[in-house]
Amino acid sequence: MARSPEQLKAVRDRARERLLDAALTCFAERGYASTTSRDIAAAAGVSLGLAYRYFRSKDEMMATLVNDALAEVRRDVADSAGADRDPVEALIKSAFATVRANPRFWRLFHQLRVHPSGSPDVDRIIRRAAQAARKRIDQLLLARTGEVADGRGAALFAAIDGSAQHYLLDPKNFPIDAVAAELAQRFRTPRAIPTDPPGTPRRRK
Amino acid sequence: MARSPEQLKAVRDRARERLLDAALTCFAERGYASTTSRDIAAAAGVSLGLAYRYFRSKDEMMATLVNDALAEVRRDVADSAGADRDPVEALIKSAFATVRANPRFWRLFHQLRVHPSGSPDVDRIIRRAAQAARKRIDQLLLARTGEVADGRGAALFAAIDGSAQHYLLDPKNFPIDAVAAELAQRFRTPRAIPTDPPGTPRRRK
DNA sequence: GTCTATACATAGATAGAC
DNA sequence: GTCTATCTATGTATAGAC
Repeated sequence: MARSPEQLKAVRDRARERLLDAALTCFAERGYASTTSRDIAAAAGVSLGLAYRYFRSKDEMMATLVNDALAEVRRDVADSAGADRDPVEALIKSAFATVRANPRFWRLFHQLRVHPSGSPDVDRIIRRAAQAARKRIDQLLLARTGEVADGRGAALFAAIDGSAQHYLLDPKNFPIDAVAAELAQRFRTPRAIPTDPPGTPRRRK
Repeated sequence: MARSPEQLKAVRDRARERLLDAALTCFAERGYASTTSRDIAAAAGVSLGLAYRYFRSKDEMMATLVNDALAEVRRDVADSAGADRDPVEALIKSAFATVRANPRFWRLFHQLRVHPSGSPDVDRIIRRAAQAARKRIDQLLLARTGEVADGRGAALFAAIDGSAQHYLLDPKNFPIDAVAAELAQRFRTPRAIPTDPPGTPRRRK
């Protein structure tokens, strides 16, 4: 029975999607360099030759996959904007929600930050995304306080990023909700924290 | 002119040391899998054949190198123990000092946590070291407060680790001292932080 | 569209001369 | 101790049959 053009496209896309999905799994688990194109093809359940009909190189698989995943993340972030809770808390919650929703991608993202892939395309995208996140945090803090303490944005970003990474390393055992609460509380308001706990003897600067 | 046994040993060790040093640089920069044994030999200024006279495999280079570096870190940690400042602040300072003193190793360490090398020897060492760090933080908090809030140790560890990683990614631009101060202040004393800033309307749990 | 077979390069590791 | 030359396996990518 002859297939309509739409059906043909659907079949093709299914193989393509499976390849991208398999690539994401392999890259996230073993790393880009340690993943062979045969690994990916096998994980997707297709032949090596077919993989190279859809993508010209391993590198192109990665670039495609990163682009797609990042576009999805941006959609999610846009959707969750405008929450009327405490903005720092909202930021932390939404960051952790994204990580929870797509652990494989974030493992890969993290890997790419530490070891640039060599593809200028991919590497630029990653750098930009990290910069954008950092900038968003600074703006949020600035809007809240009117002034920016030097290390505050950097510390908050690092704390969120570090927590996300520890979660990804061992999702079962990392108390992500409790950590979110801790961070939200400790970073909530600038300058509202007593420098010393009650009872601590004062020391000169 | 004939060399004494001591002199011969010194020459041998020099080549060996250079190889380990070159391996650390390459692994930290490009990652274990992307580094070839030829890269390492070239960086050390010796032939490939000689590299394999000192180490049986690329894997053994890594294991040796990680063991040596970690032993040094442990010595440093032991030396800096017993500081009489605020213990959380002392912890943060000593962690950042270690990272500053040996950025290449910590890059490698971080890489190995995310992507185990496959060598059971190396991987066990890395896991243990991370667990030990986490445990040390929990004990420190416990001694200070008598009770452990669920996410506190995890959050502090993640914040320190995340900051170290951000510093390693871009040492010139990361304000590590300001971040240390921020973290020390925010994590200093449990339960001394007002839940809401002044003027924030109360909300129900 | 999908497969098998294969070309070609590079990597890890060894042999053997000096 | 140090090098060059080489073996062997594996990895990326392509050719061509079905």
